[in-house]
Amino acid sequence: MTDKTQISPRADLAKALTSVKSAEEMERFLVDLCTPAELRALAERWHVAKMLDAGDQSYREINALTGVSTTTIGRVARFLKDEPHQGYRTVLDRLQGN
Amino acid sequence: MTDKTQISPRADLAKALTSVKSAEEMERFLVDLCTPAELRALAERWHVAKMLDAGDQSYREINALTGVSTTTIGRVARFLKDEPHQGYRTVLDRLQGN
DNA sequence: GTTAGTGTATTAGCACGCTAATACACTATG
DNA sequence: CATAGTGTATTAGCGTGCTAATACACTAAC
Repeated sequence: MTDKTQISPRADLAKALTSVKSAEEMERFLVDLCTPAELRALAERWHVAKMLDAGDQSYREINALTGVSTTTIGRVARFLKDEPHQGYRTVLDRLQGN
Repeated sequence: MTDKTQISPRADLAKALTSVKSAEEMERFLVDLCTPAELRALAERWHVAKMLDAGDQSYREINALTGVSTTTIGRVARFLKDEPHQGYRTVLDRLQGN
């Protein structure tokens, strides 16, 4: 019996990311893992998720403030509200002290 | 004086990711934050970083085993070895108990 | 010497995710 | 009623990152 169980590449990445102990270290890991454009896109999506969650602004207002298109805003909204994983939701709740 | 200091979108994302407490939750967050293709690409890069770090295989062998092109392998190698942030390095060291 | 293997660079072409612009159906407002 | 605003959908076009294929310079092995 091997003691190394096979996990998916995705789960393995999640494990690595979870091992990171500080925001500074996380940023350094992200800078190595992602291209500049990718990292910018991911950061923007997170920013949009937070704005949507705050609920103060319409898609067009968020677009005007951030430059992110309503298409992208709509996609983030869908994952925030409708998709089953609720990954955004969990993190938002924790960061807001819910 | 406002008590909300402005941080970069990138650092803010890093903070959110660092708040995640389990690999399962991290995977759920990633599934929401990234498109399927993006998540696959990131996971592959991490996998390649680990293989490069193990040092047992050449770029062409890694390519043959993973399907990742030598161009991408080269880029991961550069960030692992030469780029200043050393984000990959830090996480690899921690996961290997170094 | 030749050959094989290596890391690295380049190219063409594809898939992908973005944006701006536009449009639609619906709701709210006056 | 008309208008404004909303979320949502669609399109065209662009930038981006990938792959496969090819090539180069170098090293190692024989």
